[in-house]
Amino acid sequence: MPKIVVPEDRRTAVSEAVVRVVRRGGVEAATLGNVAKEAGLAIGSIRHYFADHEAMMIFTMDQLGRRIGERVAVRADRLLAADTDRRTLVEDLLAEFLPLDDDRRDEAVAWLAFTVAARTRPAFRASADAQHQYLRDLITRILREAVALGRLSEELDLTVEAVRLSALLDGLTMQAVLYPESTPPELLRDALRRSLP
Amino acid sequence: MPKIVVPEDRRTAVSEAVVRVVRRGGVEAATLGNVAKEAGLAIGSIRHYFADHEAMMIFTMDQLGRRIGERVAVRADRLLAADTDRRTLVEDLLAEFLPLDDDRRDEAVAWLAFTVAARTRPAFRASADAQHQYLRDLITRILREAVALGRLSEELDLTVEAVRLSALLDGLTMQAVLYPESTPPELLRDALRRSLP
DNA sequence: GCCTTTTTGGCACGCTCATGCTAAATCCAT
DNA sequence: ATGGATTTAGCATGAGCGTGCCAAAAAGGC
Repeated sequence: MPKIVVPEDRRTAVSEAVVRVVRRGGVEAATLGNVAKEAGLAIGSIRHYFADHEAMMIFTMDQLGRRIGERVAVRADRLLAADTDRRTLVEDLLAEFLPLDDDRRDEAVAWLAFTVAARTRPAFRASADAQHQYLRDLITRILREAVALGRLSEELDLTVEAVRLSALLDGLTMQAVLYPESTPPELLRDALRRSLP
Repeated sequence: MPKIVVPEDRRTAVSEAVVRVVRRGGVEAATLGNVAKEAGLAIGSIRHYFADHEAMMIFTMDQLGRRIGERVAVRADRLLAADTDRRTLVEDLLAEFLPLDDDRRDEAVAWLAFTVAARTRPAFRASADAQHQYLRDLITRILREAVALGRLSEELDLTVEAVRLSALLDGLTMQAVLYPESTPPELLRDALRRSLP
């Protein structure tokens, strides 16, 4: 019997290299050559694990979205079983989407590049749309719960409110990514706190 | 004497073609060939008016920023000489940044593509930074004036407030550009209105 | 130590792009 | 009409990309 390897691990390693390259030079820099160099592999190796350049990019985007989603899911679970101050938890939950540390900033940079590219690249649309829908739904669910608990006025238009908050998160992320010097993490957090209903 | 032509007009026409191409296919689609086809010109003609592909792109971005700035300036003047309801004017002013109609949506699509590209393309940075600074400064100025008029609490942290509002505008624009089906103009306007201090 | 599979490396092709250079076409005041 | 600059068009070049194809290399259970 031959070598026994988990291809998924390899693919993951490659996709992490893709993220680093995209972070540094944008999606158009994620050529097979650049990614191979970044991953310390040969082009041939990457091609062995991905049918296509496009497949590599899609896999990377999916995994990026999944990683972000999982991190938020942890907080969301804690929110459901909330015995402590609920407002802080909501803030923490939404803050999880913000690039408050270097790791999340790197993710956000890549994610922004991918989602913007998704506008004109059909292959990226599914991931982008799913992530966007997930965020809006999550916010809506939290708000609805808050209304049910009498913490929020019933007059509030939840649709508008969800758009408002998700747009705020997107905008803060965008500014943190594009103009990090004038948008330090504390400012992000303050702006978020000031915007909660 | 030979032909007398205003080169600026030609350059402007070309840059409008660039915007249309970018809107349709992203910055990477703005090749000389595509732009020439879109403008109804030959590649040679474009190259006669721009030293470089990069020069063409920079000119386009600058002009795009200028066009947006001018449109806002008109509203800003009206705000300074405000005899009518000031709150509506502020809302209108900020709404001018939102892609509420097709023209502005097209501009916003191209602008988003350019600013994101600016993160990794030094040549685009100047324009992107200038526009971003302009927006934050404008919002800060308006808020400061509102405080002076006693319409806003002096306790308000104007820095946070300006970041919050500019991020909201960016986020709303981004969602309108990337997910237009789930972000109609009325929703944009409602979200903005709900967020004014 | 061998054998089959996995993994890696390399070559060649076709495509697209920006660009340098040159020649043709266009145009208008004279 | 025509001259001389503007404007357009075309060709050649070189770089970078993804990909098809094939062969070398490694790797571990038998």
